[in-house]
Amino acid sequence: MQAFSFSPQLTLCLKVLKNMSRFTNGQKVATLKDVARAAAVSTATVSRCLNMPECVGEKTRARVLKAVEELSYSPNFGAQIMAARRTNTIGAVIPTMENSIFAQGIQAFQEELNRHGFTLLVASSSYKPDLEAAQVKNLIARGAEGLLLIGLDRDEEIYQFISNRGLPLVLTWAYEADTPHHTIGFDNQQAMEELTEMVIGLGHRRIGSIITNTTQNDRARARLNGIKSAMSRHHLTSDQLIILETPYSIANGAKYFERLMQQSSPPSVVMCGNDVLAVGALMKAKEMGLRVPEDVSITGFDDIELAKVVEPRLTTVHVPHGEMGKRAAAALINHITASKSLAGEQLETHICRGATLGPA
Amino acid sequence: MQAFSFSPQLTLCLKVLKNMSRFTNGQKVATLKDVARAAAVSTATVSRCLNMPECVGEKTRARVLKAVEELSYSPNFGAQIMAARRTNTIGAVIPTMENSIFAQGIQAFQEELNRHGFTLLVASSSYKPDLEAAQVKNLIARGAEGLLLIGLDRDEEIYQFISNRGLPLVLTWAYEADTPHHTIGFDNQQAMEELTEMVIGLGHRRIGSIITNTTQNDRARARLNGIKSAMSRHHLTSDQLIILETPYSIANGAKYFERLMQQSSPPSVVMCGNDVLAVGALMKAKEMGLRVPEDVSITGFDDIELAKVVEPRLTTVHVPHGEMGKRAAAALINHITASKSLAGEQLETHICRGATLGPA
DNA sequence: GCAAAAAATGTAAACGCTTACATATAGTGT
DNA sequence: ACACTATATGTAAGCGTTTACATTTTTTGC
Repeated sequence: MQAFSFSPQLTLCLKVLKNMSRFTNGQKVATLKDVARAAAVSTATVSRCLNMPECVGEKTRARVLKAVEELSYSPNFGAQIMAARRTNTIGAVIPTMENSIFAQGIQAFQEELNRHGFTLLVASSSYKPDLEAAQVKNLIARGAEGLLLIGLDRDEEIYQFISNRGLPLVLTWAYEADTPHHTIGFDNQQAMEELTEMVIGLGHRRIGSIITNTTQNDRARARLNGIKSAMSRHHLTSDQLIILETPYSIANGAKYFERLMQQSSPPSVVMCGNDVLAVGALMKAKEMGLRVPEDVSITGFDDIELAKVVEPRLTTVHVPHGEMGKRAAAALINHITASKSLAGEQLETHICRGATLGPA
Repeated sequence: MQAFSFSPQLTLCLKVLKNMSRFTNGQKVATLKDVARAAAVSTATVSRCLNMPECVGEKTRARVLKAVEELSYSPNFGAQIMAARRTNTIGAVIPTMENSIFAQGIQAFQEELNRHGFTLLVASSSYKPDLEAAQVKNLIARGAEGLLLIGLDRDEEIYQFISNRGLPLVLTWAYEADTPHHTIGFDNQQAMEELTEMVIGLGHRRIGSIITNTTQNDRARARLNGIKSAMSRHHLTSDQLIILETPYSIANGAKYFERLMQQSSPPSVVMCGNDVLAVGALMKAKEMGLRVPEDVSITGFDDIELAKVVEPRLTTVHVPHGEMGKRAAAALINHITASKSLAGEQLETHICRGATLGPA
């Protein structure tokens, strides 16, 4: 990347100097040994005092704790990992923190984890597979003893990596019965199928769909399949379904909704792969002067906060975010602390009928 | 907590057994040494191969990389921290992940950090001071080389702890000139003052305010002070301002809005401490059959996604989330890699006029 | 082809903690 | 007061990396 380059050896040297300077700020951080010296005990006692206080004498404990306080001591996590080989840490990689699709579930996951003394490390992949892989390795390197990932679609290589390391893995936001992995979630396809049944039942025949790219996203694919299978059950042909793929965002929802409605014969209902897109669509509908649901119906998926505050309230599929996070946490904890083997768990969704869906 | 307890020694023993079993799953993880053996080189070469590839021969490198791949090797972060004493990790503690107030800023922070090869570790404190302190220590123990915290209000003890460890600290979501800390953000008070000026200019004289508890939240306090100072400038007395304090949530916004409107002489405008509360208030207003802004005006703060999708669009204070995150990241990186000293930076806000604010 | 310089690799000493084991000290029943 | 047990503390050996320094191999200029 650089226009000219030094010899490797010189580069090395420069690197060293740089690091030196970074640590030549004179700061020296207190270690166990320092605390031990200050409290006039051995390092073992200090360690015990911190990790199993009931095993150390009362007076000694007081002395040690005082030294800890005074020296602003905080254990070096790296050293702890190495010596104790346990971290009480769980890692999770979610596609995005930006919109709140995953926030609620992750919050519940974290709370349950904390209740059992585990810490959650969260990383986000921006929906990029290679970034996800990197983040997984990062979390593992940081001592994660278990992992939570979203959905099923990813390189076999990552699965292999995780299994090679012997780490428990839970997949969520999806449920699939016949997979070697442990999925704790709901059936995306079936949920969308039910919603589509309702839509068709209301007389809609021409359906537009705005959804995330389905090639690398099993949830989106399942949801789309749900639409398709309900349609074919009602003998609706594929030319009655117009599919537009785009990344999740309100802006994209708006953009593609407009595109959908500018068609020569626009759909009577727009089924979005998720609430964020649906809200975008709804905003644009208002902007275009279309009445919802009189002129066009709109549906979402996920039932996030956003869906509840728009007017009219969105018709969407309610997902048990909190329960899902909690169950995932419990499964991981049980595996780690009680060697219980992991198992998939299917949770139920239900349609949340808002006023954005009306008869055709 | 347990009904009966074992002797310390026995407890110890049980603990050990438990840990054993946890690691007696037979899994052995490949180490540097294993890779070195497999590639028939020394551990030093493997390490160099991974960290400074240009310093090692091409053929050797290929051989090592192959072994790394085959063994699913991933460096042990703990050992790395210890040996290299650098982690390229920055820690951030935010009050909550639940609603999206901080999401956008943190996302930008993370992206800027990643562009420079740093990793972000995020933890959330649920607005609880002691949890924040614990999370700070946790992040430091995990090797954070710099920290981002929200706002200024916290125990001196934490500041002392961080400074004792010699870590750079940036405070954000607020800007204050005369503080020993480095704040990169905006002037909450001034922003709210401007908004209040506008409100008063529209003829409002009776103001209701729903805001987070101000005793432990400097941003909320500053915002409230903004309202007060604008009011006193216009000779409005304190009995014209009704303040209700509550944690942030849509539900609470709704609840306290109702309470406010049930007063004998309800305010003509409700100024909320943040968009989440404001959206809750707006929903409740509709539910109560009140027209906004004809019957009552509502304002928010932050200009998050939620504010943009409700109808009518919220009048709020736009905050430069992305810019703030980016600047904070840049400041920290400059300090760490180039020893540039930290400095506060003030960013500008502006009022985003939506249709929820009208004349009294 | 040769000495000298450059590049590639190896050796081994930290890094800060936990914990098995050894030892010292206090508590018990006789 | 005694042997014995239970409790409290100390000693020292790792844990898996990085990196200064030493050594070997390759390249270079003549």
